[in-house]
Amino acid sequence: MTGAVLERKSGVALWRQIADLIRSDIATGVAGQDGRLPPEMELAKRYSVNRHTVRSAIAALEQEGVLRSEQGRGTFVRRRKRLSYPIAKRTRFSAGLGNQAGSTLTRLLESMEESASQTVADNLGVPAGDPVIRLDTVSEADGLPVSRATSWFDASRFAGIDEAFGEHASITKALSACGVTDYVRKSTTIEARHASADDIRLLRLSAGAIVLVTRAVNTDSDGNPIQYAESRFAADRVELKIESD
Amino acid sequence: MTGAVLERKSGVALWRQIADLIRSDIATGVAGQDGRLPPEMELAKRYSVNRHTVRSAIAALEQEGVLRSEQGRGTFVRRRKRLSYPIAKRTRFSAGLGNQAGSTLTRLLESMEESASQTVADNLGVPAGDPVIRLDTVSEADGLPVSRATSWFDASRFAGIDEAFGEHASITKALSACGVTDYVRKSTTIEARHASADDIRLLRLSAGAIVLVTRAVNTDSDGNPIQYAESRFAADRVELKIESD
DNA sequence: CAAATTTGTCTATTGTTATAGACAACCAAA
DNA sequence: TTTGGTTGTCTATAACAATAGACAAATTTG
Repeated sequence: MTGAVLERKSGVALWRQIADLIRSDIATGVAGQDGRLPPEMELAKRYSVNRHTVRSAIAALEQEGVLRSEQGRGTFVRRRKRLSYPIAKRTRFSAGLGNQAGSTLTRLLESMEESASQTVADNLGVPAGDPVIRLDTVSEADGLPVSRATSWFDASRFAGIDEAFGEHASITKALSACGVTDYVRKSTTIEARHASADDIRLLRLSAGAIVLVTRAVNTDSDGNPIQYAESRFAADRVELKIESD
Repeated sequence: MTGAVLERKSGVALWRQIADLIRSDIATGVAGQDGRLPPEMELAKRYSVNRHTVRSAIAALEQEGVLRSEQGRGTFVRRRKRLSYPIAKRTRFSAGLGNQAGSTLTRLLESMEESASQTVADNLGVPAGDPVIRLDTVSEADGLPVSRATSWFDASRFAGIDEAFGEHASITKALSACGVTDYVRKSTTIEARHASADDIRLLRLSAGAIVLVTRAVNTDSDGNPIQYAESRFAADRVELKIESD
């Protein structure tokens, strides 16, 4: 809102920096409260750039589906607030976002059996090289991708979980079909990085976007690890909320 | 590691994308395990770009202190792994990083009394406009900035906490001097965004870097809010780790 | 309807980014 | 000391990013 200072010759084009600022201001409610963006000339003045540079930023956000421009009328906001994804002992995708989004959906991209890498083995508590089942999924809220995840399960205990997921389209239900009626989250690490080419494709992001990466271990009620998952959230569309108990 | 696909005309210069990839690969241990980077020609081949483009990326990382090039010998890694910052009920900066870093330090940038914004008021449980004390701090580990934070306290209850912080250089000790012997974290939200100009300056980042933004409320043992804090972590240097209990 | 406001399109110029090739400077090892 | 591998510097050219100005096209307001 203030005379935000943009970085020149930083390797990040001004139009992209401005697009990121506007997207963020919309997500936090700083801008677009009335449903419309200020005129291009005003934005150009605010950021001390040429009107054409602002137009490039708006064009990018229009491509993303955040804005919509109409000749003679103005530029309008199409999507507003960020979703808040809760991380707690009992974290489940649809339940957590249920009250914020109209519809939620988790799609299976791929499932396969592979041998456990060192990281996966450590987190699942099995020897490295043991067979594990990997599920690649994408979760959407209101038709827009919110996160993608890769989950690993011990193949000896969870044989057939891929098919169970195919039937129920839900990790919770698939686990239930495998005899796990309850599970809790043991630990989560969070980092942030620029989206990879895969992230951009699968989450329908723009280049230069940011993803929040979480790595989590879920355990059954006896404390045995049952699932290790690496998730990537579109940082524009979601924030993570940790509730202590 | 693989033939990572770079995005052209994305508003993010190729040299910056490559710098981000290399930095990330070093942080995760994918690259530079032997302490040195592959030759420039090899990297140029891997990313399918000109050698000069790779050189720009390396120059940026050299400026950041991540790499060091020596003519005739090669390019070497100066900093390796990311710190892991724990978020739990009892989160304290120096205690959490103590075992990972040699020295930790929190410096006071500014302190002032102001009237509570709506957000601050909501989180501290005081009426909007009430006087609050704001502390702006930067925390360092081994001489490198890790995070910056803005904290707010109810001025009526914590008068003089700015001076107490000046004496002890620790939030925990300053609170203790104000009669709060224990406090717990009630909630934390996490988001990720590109670093602002201020972030870049105070955390000594490069343009286009990512920050993890956390907003947390700490309460005393009776459950009364005592501190609301907005922190920004350099995503290259730290990950957040949430332990369920 | 006329005027004011706003987005859309076009031309032109300058600075930054990326590519290409050549060679110098330096280091380590044969 | 010679050779091969590596980083450092220079020149030149093409593609992209940013600035500047002008005017068209569409909408709203008076």
